[in-house]
Amino acid sequence: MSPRRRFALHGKPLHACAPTFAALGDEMRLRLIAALCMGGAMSITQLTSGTDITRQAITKHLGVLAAQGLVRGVKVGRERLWEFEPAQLDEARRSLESIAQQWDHALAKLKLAVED
Amino acid sequence: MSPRRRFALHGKPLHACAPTFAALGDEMRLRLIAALCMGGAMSITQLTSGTDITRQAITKHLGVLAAQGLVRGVKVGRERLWEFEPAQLDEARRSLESIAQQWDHALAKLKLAVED
DNA sequence: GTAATATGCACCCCAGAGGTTGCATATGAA
DNA sequence: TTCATATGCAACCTCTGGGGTGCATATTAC
Repeated sequence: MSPRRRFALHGKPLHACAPTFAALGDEMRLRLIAALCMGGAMSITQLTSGTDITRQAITKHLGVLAAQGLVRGVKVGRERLWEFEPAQLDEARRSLESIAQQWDHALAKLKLAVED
Repeated sequence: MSPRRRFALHGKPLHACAPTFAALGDEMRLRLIAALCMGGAMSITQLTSGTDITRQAITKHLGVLAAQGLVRGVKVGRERLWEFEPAQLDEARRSLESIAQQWDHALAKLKLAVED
């Protein structure tokens, strides 16, 4: 084991997750993920209906999500179906857990030092 | 139970977590959280040393994190000590878990429908 | 073949984020 | 008191992100 333990013992360093969090840091994009998660694969037109922004804006949001591997679009016929891709989201979840664990560890160490 | 189940059965709707994710969506801010998490409470000057940006920039980043309740600053003497605040981060973690669970549920339902 | 649908592409616009500099203020040290 | 340290505040700059419009292209429907 390395002498000085850092974060993210498994996987990339946590600050590498910043782009993923940034992609999740938009209300509309979270809604898109939610829709794809519940409704299965959907086309851009389907995703646009029910929102108050244009299809182009939705397209850009999907592009941002796809750039981080959070969704994937497959062309079928004249439409492109977008589906949720859970891998990166799990990675982000694990990195949050890594921080929480590190914090708990630091607290425990502090408590030991105080009681010592 | 409501007829149509939505996300975030416990807590706020998931899209309400967007500001928290946005706050986490910056490499420098993730580094700050990591530093506070491992090193305990630190002053701005301490947090600035080792980075290549100015103290003011660090101050703004801490402001963003504090606005989402991810860190908290307490004035002691002539310096202000910043410390990590795990509550909001746990909330974000739970919302990611909520999405993952919803996804698993949707997959299971789909599998059932196929086998039916 | 022609029309309607679904999407892609290229710009344009503007507010806000990230960063800097300069100066003011508060507090510990000598 | 006087100086050095730690931070706060405000103005300014630049660039990107979210959103929009217009037009081109590809497919399906008739």
